[in-house]
This record gives sequence, structure tokens and C-alpha cells, in this order.
Amino acid sequence: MPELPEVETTRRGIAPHIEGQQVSQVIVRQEKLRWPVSPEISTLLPNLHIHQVRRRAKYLLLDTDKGTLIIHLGMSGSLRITDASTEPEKHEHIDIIFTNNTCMRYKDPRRFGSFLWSSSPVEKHKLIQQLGPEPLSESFNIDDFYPKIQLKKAPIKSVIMDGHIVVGVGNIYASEALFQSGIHPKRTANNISKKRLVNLVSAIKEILALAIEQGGTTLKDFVNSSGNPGYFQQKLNVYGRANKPCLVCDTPIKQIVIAQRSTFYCPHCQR
DNA sequence: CGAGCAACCTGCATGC
DNA sequence: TGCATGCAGGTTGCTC
Repeated sequence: MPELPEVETTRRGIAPHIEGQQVSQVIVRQEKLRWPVSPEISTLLPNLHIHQVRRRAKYLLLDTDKGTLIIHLGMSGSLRITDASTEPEKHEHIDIIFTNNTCMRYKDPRRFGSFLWSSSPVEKHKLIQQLGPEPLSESFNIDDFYPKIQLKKAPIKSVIMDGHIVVGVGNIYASEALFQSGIHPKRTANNISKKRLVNLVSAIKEILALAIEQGGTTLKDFVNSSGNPGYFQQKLNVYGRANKPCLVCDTPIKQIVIAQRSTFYCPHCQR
């Protein structure tokens, strides 16, 4: 499920339950994720306090005195808050249990996610260090974006999904942002006017911000729920709407493949 | 170096 | 009903 808005929604859902809490026990039922679960999560994390839950790109960062737990939800990962006495369901691979018996439980059927440990500072960690700007921050702006784009002759959709350029734009919102800004997903990145790229930057910010805002409404269900915020009933204009009429011009939406990922666009609205 | 794509997994919808 | 196939919200790291 996780695109950036889902990860941020997860962060907001778990933070009030675990910030300031002391870990009492960690249970790893399945250590084979995208990478093996770091052993420090079993050996070092117990007895430490979680000071803060942060997000960088689609990574959740749980800070302690001795380092940071880096969690990525991959394609199918989710976290929920439950009680340590509840029985784990299928594919619930990891429990972080706290001294007040709260349990943060990780479920991930496809196991593309990760639980990694970083001795502080986490900003130096291999996976974190190379990340581009946060889409919702000032550091993602046209003055930095435009010159970077001039070096790219890949399809614009691939470029906005490249975490070195900007983080957090996943497959769904890439299609949606390009529709909103009227840009054909296959258009060569360095062949787009600055004016249109200004619109693209705005579209990415608006779409992600709206999705996060709507995700907030699901937070009340975070405890003892699936913990899966889903798609927020967000109105998707093109994603998943192959052959259906464009909501603007009625032209059938097209589905193509770019860089092995399904891509949706309106051949009339997007050039 | 950039671009393309194989790989890591399970679940689910579809078609024969 | 059973089985094969294709597809799925991510990202690294390999090849060319």
C-alpha cells in the first residue's frame, strides 16, 4: 500500500503510541525481508526508549539513544498498534513490545520491506544519504529541479520517480501529477518547458499534501485495526482507469508501461 | 556515467 | 474445481 502519504499516515498513527515508550521485547518471526533484519534490533533495542518517530522519503526513522531503527514498508508492509497478548496473524513478522504492553506489529506478505539498524547519525546511512529532497519541503523547488532535469533524457515519469531527484513520488501519484500538469508521461524530461515544470512541481506537492490530509481521517482506527490506511477514497483521475473516459474531456484513458510500471494518462489532455 | 531491467516475495483476479 | 498466467502501491544493484 505504501506511497508517501500512506507512510506519513502510518507515522502519525504510531507516533502517539510509542514516542517516549521503553521497548521491553522484540520478536522477529521472519527475518528474511528485502534485506535480513538487522540483528541489533533484537540485541540492542530492548530497554531503549523511542524518542521520536520521523519520516524521510518512505522510510520511518525511530530514534533511540543508541541509534535509529529504519523501517521501510516495501510494497505490502503495514504497522499497527495492538496489545502484546493478541495472536499474530499470517505474515505478521515482527513485534516491538513496550513496557506498557503496547505492541507495534509489522505485517508484510511480500516481504519487500525492511527493518534496519543505524548507529547514529542515521543521515549517514547508505540508504538515507543518497536521497533527494522531500517533495513537501522548500528544498523541492523549480530553481533546483529545472537544471537537474536538463541532464535527463529519460521519460519524465521515470525522472520524478527517481529518488535522487525527488523522493516519495510513487507509481500512482506519478501518473496523477503528470495528468494534473498536462504532461505526457513518456515525454523526454529535458524537452519540457520550464513553465510546465513549474506546474509539475506544484502538482506533486498538491497531490501528496491532499492525500496526507485525507489519510488523517483514518488515524482514529489505528489501534487494533488493520493499520492499513488504504487509499483514503482519494479521487484518482487516471490511475487504474484504463479505457474509462477522462474526467475532463471524455477521451478514453490509456494504459502503457514505462520502466516496467503501469502508467495511465489521457492522450488528449497530456502532451 | 545513464538507462534498462532482473530480482526480491505472496496474493489475487482472470481465463482456460 | 484446478491450474497457469499476469499483475500489484518499491527499490537496489546488476548489465550493457
